Amino acid sequence: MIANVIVDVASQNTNRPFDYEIPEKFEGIVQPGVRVIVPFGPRKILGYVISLSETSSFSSVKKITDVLDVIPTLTQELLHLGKWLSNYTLSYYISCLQVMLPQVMKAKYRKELWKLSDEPLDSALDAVFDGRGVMDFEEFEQSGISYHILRKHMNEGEVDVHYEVKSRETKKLKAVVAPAVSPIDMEEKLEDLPPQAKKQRAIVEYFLQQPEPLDKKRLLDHLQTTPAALKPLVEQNVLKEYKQEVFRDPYGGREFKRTTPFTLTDEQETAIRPILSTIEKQEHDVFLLHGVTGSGKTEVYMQSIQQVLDKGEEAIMLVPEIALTPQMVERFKGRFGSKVAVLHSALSAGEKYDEWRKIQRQEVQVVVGARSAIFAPFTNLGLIIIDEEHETSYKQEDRTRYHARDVAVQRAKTHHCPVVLGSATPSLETYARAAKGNYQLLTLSKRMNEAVMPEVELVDMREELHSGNRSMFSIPLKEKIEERLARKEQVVLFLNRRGYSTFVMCRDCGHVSECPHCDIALTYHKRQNRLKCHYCSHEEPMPEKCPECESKTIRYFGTGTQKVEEALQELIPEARIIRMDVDTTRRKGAHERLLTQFGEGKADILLGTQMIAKGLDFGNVTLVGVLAADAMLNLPDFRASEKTFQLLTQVSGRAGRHEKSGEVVVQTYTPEHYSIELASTYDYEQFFQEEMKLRKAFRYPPYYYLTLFTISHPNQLKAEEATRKITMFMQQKLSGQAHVLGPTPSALARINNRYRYQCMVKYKKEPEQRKFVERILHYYEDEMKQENGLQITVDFQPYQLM
DNA sequence: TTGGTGATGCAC
DNA sequence: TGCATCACCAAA
Repeated sequence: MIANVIVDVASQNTNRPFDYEIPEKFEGIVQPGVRVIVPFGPRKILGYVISLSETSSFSSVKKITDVLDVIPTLTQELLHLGKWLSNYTLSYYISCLQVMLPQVMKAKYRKELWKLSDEPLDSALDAVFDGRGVMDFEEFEQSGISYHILRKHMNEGEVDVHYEVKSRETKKLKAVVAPAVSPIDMEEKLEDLPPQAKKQRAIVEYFLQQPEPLDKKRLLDHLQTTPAALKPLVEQNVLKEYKQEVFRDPYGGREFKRTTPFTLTDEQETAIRPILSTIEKQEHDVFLLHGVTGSGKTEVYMQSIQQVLDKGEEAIMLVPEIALTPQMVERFKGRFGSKVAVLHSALSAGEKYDEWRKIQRQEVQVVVGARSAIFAPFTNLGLIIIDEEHETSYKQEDRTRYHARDVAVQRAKTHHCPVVLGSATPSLETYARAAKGNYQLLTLSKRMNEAVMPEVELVDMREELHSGNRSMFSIPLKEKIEERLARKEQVVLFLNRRGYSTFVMCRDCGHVSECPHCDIALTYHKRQNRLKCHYCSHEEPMPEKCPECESKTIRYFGTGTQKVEEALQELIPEARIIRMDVDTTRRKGAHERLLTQFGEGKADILLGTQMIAKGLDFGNVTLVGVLAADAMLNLPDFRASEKTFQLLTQVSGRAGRHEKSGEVVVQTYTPEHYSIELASTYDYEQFFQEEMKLRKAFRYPPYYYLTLFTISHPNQLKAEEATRKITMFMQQKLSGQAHVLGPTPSALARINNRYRYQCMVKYKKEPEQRKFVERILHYYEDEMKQENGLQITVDFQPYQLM
């Protein structure tokens, strides 16, 4: 039998299966999806068996060296999905297979030098061996001994270079103690024990009562003793001690309050019915659950999942990374108990691996996780849910540039099951599809418990400035914060850190310099003191005064959380503030700890970035402040308005979720901007209409699809030249309907001393496009291999345009 | 991607 | 001529 193997070498020439003979001892074990170690050239590497065949067209096949799995790591479905993913993202098959698995399952390679004879070698070499038989090859390289000497010894058969493939997987073990002899022998032993050996007696007595193996630590704790008492018993073979694998449980030792399904409101009932019937009929369909914040989307998800579980099938629920708050986990663990696995980036590599294996062993039926959880190795998927569907974290922005939504639909098609996309502020793409009838639209327009959306007050910061307030806190916001402090209520203050010092605005009239061709804020380039558009090649000098009102207060913008915290403390000295940003939450568990503190009322104000915009549910929060609503609005991104609207809506949803009603203060320099104005009245529909007009006029999604080439090279001219060629090639090959823009310097014009240029394709339908892109990549293959050569990345449907 | 191979160039 | 470095190519 022959195994067709995808090897762990990401390159153009190896992006196809290699044939290996299956040695007799591995017959029946080697099957599609199993990881194997195979000889490849002079070394040994990891590979994935994708299929078996009777014969090979290749004349001299080598044998599989070793097999790493008993159960296949990848299911047949995931192998196919990987193939699809590699076509869809134009990346190597091996990269796609790796992206579906936990990090620890990637191989670790070691190159070693082995000494084979006892004879003395070259004295310098012997000195490095220092009496050992094996050393890391790196040690040899660092010793500076010439390869000549090595070669000579190798020819003599005295040393050899050895390649090791190691799995990074580590299994956590715990010590277990169990009786090694029969109860009768134990009783005998008990009598033999000297009377002063009280602790030993206690241990033996314990096992006489209950002979089951027991965790060593628990045994010692239970009997209030130490390993010293256990040791003689093990040595005399009365008891035995051995290691047993335990699954790391990130939520171990925690009690989750069981919850039962709520009675659905009429609206929820109407929304869930089509989902349930699709699950029942085993059909594929995509639903958009459009529900205002606090409308009980989660309950609809959970009851849909329940239906899937009742049928004996499994469900995946994706949530954005930052929304995977303990509160969310609690709700799922509370409802589904041990049927749930949780996968997100805050888990350690080992924890992720163990959660993943729970899925693989079919020990759980529900996965709640971030983007990559979409690859959960379930075999009977009955439902996929993507919560906060509009979140950009569902798009992977490196190597295998996939969108979890697309993968979800792909998997759901194979499993004949529905996909539910949920959001209070759906992405325009999704809402447009729902409006066209491609997706089924389900709406929840009312908050639960008859709560109303909090009142939003827009504060015009230009007026604040005119009245002499130069601080970042408006008078109304300051007053309202003080009011809450007096009432012992809590405040959430939100600051966008994105958009730091990049856009230019007039502090007097709010005028923002925009590109005349793109309706996008210009980016300020400090070095040349010029404004540039990041989509087309437009640029202009940084204005001395506002072109609109001639004021001289025009300048670039940006503020960090730390500065805000200091200013706030100065403004309201008695306030107890918790700051949450990348700096304060870097440490493991810090995120959760800070939130718990806030929840327990140990602080009055929670100040933070994006990460506090989602999922928080604290009843005592009655005021939410947005410090700079414009910050995001002026990013060089055609989705800037959409993101602003989404963010303001999400943040507003944090206030007044329970009995106490909430209030929101939004500070802005452009209160008249449609995305800010419409967010303040929670008018999604109107916002959608407005934004769609612009998208249409400027040929952006959902009217057009985008393909973004980013080309970089240490030499600016080279980068630009290659981009120009690519642009021209695409222009030539694509139909007249496509718009090919470029070459344009990237918004991040230089990273790591590489100059970056872009080419953007806007198109409606170009079925041949991938072929042309492949030709480009093939054409530049050689130049891309060089270390300091060209680098070309292609992103189909990019989210990150920088 | 890695490592062996043959070509090339430099110092003696 | 000997040795180091480099570009190239194959990997089952």
